[in-house]
Amino acid sequence: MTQRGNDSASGRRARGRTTLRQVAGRAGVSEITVSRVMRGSPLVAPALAGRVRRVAAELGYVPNRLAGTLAGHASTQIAVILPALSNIVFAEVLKGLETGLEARGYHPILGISNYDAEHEADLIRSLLGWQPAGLVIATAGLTPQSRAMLTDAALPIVEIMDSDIDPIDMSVGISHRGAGAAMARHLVARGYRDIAFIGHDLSRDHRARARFAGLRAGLGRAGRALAPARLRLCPSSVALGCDMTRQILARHRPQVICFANDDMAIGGVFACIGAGLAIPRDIAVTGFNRLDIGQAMPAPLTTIDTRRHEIGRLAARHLIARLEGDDPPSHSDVGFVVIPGATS
Amino acid sequence: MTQRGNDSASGRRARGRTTLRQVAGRAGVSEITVSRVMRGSPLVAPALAGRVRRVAAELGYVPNRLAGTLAGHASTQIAVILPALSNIVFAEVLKGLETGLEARGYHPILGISNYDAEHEADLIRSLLGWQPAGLVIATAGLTPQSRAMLTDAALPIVEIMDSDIDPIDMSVGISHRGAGAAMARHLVARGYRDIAFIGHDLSRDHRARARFAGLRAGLGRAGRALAPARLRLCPSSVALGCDMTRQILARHRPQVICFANDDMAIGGVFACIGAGLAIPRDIAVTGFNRLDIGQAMPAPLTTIDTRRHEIGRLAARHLIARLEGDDPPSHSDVGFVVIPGATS
DNA sequence: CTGTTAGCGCCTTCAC
DNA sequence: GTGAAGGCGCTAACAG
Repeated sequence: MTQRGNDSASGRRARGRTTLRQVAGRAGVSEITVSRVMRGSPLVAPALAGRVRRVAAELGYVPNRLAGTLAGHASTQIAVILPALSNIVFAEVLKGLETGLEARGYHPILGISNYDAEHEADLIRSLLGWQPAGLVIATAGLTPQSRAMLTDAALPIVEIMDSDIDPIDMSVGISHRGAGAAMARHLVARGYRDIAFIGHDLSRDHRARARFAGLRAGLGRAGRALAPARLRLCPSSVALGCDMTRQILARHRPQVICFANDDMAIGGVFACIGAGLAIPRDIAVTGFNRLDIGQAMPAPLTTIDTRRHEIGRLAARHLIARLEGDDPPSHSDVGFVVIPGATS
Repeated sequence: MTQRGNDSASGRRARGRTTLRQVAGRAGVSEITVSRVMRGSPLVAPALAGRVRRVAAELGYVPNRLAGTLAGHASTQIAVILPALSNIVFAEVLKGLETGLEARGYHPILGISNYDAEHEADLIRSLLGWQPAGLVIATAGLTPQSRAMLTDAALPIVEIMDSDIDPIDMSVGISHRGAGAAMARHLVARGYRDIAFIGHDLSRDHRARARFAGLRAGLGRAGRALAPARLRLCPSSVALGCDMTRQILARHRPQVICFANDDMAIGGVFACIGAGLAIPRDIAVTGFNRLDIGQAMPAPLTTIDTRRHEIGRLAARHLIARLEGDDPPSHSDVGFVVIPGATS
């Protein structure tokens, strides 16, 4: 007495949802025909297709993508792993990604690593379990284990944000070291000598660390020393930038303060204004990322545009290209842009 | 000559990935035993379980959640639909959500509606196809069709952000109308009379519209009229707030300018500073959301904290509670908080 | 053009 | 404790 079989129009539903079989039964055709109609196959007579579509709509049939993917081949889910979302930067990358994926019928499954490499490895494992068609990751520092899982998984992978890497498969980003160096050149060209650096916890954020290294090296090559960096072991924020700037200004006024990113720099600008300093007359300030707010300030922030929406867009595009059999470039540098602003 | 069957340790892999069968073959046990071990069933002898686990690890076996969900019952994917990500507000909600879900082994599948109700309906349809265990949505305005799909789907649903609704299943948010009214009371209490409003395209953002309505009604009840709103049909941004404020100031200086949100208000503050106005001495400014930047400004912004991380956290919690058979409240108002700031 | 058959990889139910 | 059979909902491959 198993209750399998053609319960057709009887109304029984697996897990409360209409199945292919029910639509087929009600329309008086076979399951495969319904399947073809739902996937827009041209192999079905238009009249029949119309009828099937009508029945499917009546029954509120929604194809089960789980079963479809298991039986067919390609999933349309894409695993996306980011280190954070508190910063608008990754939200914008994600926006670019989602737009690019959604437009082609793909859906992101999201994981946030919190800049924790171990957690990132767990995320990779669990998201791979969904058999995604591809994976996009802004790394928190791949563990050897993570790297092995990704290599073995044999699916298209785009490592985003940083182009100074040897990607497992593809990369889309900018050179963070190069961005630091570019900022150094900018400052050297303007003749600054007494240069300070304020940052957050760089031990977990390797891209910010690379920018810092690039900045220091760039200044060093030009014979300028960077004052010992002031770092605080917590996430970056406007308030932190403001607070640390006040501390520096309490004992000394450098010609320039470079901040790890725009959030911190905006806080720094507020602190300078609060201290009665005119920017850039009394002190110069630089950031990184080119947040809209920084550019809308009375004196637009000196910063570097990281073109993150473009990073998301391109990552989606290359991933899809690969999935469709094309051969996109394995390294894509979207190119950063130095924004002189009015604060240096 | 079909090549089905026990290819066991031979190394063939379905779709390039190790399967249960291979682990079973290599460990010399049946598939179901491996299945039990992987799911932590206590029905397997410890020694055997250990051996199976070792083999699974060696082979880099990652269970196929698609097959597992299809055969078993509950998916651990949660559909999440948001209207935007360009604004940090939704990124923070998403962060709260992801954290709450991930901690319990659930994963978000993301869709962005761009405040487009039709697109939202498409997203609902396609995400439901993945048979998610639940759905969290910050609505762009459910179409009747969307509403029908959600009702029929018979899965736990949390509508987030707004508590002034009659939820399909559960809601977590604040009263946007109430927030507007609260701001009105704040302004009335301070004796302001000449009050302007600057906003973005409210036709698509019904929550911003509700705040505006609440503000206007609140002022009306106190016998104060709101000057005709100035709206521009584009997304909100710092630059837009700045620009529109300049336009207003060019012809008239109201006592207060209320902005649709903090982004706009921050732009407004910049414009006021640029025009040489001291805040709040010459002009007052209010926003909405309590962005960190607004609070780090020399004069902290008058605004309303929408507790969005808490919204995400609670939404995840209630959804999971429902999935685990508990009975969470169907309405949760997390409560907004008026932040007086120093700009009014 | 339409249908039949045989699974996708796993889990439930029942035997052993 | 462990295993064998059958099926979740769908689709590829082949037959008609």
